[in-house]
Amino acid sequence: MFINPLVLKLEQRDRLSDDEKRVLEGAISRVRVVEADEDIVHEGDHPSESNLLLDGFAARYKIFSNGRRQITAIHVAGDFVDLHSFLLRAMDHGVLALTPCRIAVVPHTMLERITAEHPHLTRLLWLNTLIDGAIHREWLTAMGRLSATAHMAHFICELFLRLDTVGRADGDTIQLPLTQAELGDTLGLSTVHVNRVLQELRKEGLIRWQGDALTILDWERLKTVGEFTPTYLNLQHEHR
Amino acid sequence: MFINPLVLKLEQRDRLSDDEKRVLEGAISRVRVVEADEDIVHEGDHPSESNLLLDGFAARYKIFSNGRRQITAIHVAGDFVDLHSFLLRAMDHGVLALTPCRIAVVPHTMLERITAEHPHLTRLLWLNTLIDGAIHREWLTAMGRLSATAHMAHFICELFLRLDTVGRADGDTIQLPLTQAELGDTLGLSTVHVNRVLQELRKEGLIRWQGDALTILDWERLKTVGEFTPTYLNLQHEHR
DNA sequence: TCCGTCATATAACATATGTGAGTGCGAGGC
DNA sequence: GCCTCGCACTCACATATGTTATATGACGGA
Repeated sequence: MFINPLVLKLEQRDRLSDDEKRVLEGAISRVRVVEADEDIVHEGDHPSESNLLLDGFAARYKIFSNGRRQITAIHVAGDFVDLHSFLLRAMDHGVLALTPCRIAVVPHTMLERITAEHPHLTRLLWLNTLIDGAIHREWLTAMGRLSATAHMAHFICELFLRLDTVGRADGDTIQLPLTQAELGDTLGLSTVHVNRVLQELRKEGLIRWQGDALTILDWERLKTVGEFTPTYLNLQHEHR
Repeated sequence: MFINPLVLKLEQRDRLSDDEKRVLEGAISRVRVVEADEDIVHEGDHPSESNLLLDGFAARYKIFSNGRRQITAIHVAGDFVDLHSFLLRAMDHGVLALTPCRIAVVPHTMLERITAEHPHLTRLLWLNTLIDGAIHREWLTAMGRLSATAHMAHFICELFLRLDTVGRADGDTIQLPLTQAELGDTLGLSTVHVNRVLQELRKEGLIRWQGDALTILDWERLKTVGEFTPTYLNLQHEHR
């Protein structure tokens, strides 16, 4: 019930038995709420539990001494924001709530038990972290080789698709509550340039972005501009 | 014997039992050699085995239609270059041999058996892919928020450390057989700018780079310039 | 021995993106 | 009803990095 978004996500990649769904449900020790602009996990922590996002938006980020910040991932409902801390132990980055977040807490002892008793479920959790990695690689190529405009288009395509697959798209519109400063920290741009790039995408008739509501006006051209192909999101249903 | 580099690497992160070492040894179906500039795995493949690098250098890369290329990872001895294909199934990028590579081949059926029978070993393999992810995140922040010079310094620090931990550093010198074009594709720079940046690091007395031999002349200042802290490489020995 | 190839190195010039400063608007607090 | 404050937006200007072209030397093949 609570963790529906995760089950939904995993079931797009492989079949889950009823038993496995029950185990996932049972792995949750409690549900908590984190306010916007608060850390869900701090850099340097050695957490003993992982956080599954039920609702809201979160970002993984690193901060430099001079205050510059880079966001390395945006998370939406159904994402495990720090599943990797189960094995990595020390958090090498922080996780920030961009909006109020409802979070299911999964103790690492439960994850350890799953790895001991449920190989198939273990592989699916592993898969989850592998998809994170695939997204990181895609972001790397976008940062390295796309223009700022193309990068932004690519980012918008990805977020739309990811929200759509967990049922959070309404037609061609999604709620994407990111400020332009946050977008800049995500794409590695200054806020000024983020603004320029958004103007351009709007002027070209590709998107509309009013408040948090982002509407894709021309999906085909947006994909072309962003050189976006969604294979890396691994949305195929396969036996894993 | 053959897979020593992997055992070496895993043992830096956690204790391996003799049984586990034996299982890892036995997972290898054969050893093959790939020539320089040949693909180890092609983008789009659905491999049924994964490749463990015993010797040589390899790169994961994506290519755009217009020929631009981005390298998303550099792999050295002891790295599993495509362990993720076990669960991701389709390769969303290619893996290229930068030098002649000696490779241990591990069938996915063996990996599946390990996940079924050896939970601790499974966690360590999972950990391996998580460290890949941590490196990706670090590269993202370096690309997004460091100057070209700092980025290069950071990259050099990382590669030195990674080679050192598998016994491939000779004092302050490593063999790093990357062309400036390949460096550009790795850091998201033009070859011209790669050259400028290397000149600068040399002029500052931070490195010497002659042929493949890269010597770090001033480790402290290089780390400072590259804002390098190695926590993300997870070199601590912990129970996982 | 000569020739093509590939990598490094430079130069002159073009441009995408950053910087610093400032405006205006809307939401929320008191 | 006024006052912040955050956020989107603009402008003028600075600069890091890309582009195109060329020179040079090392190397291997014919």
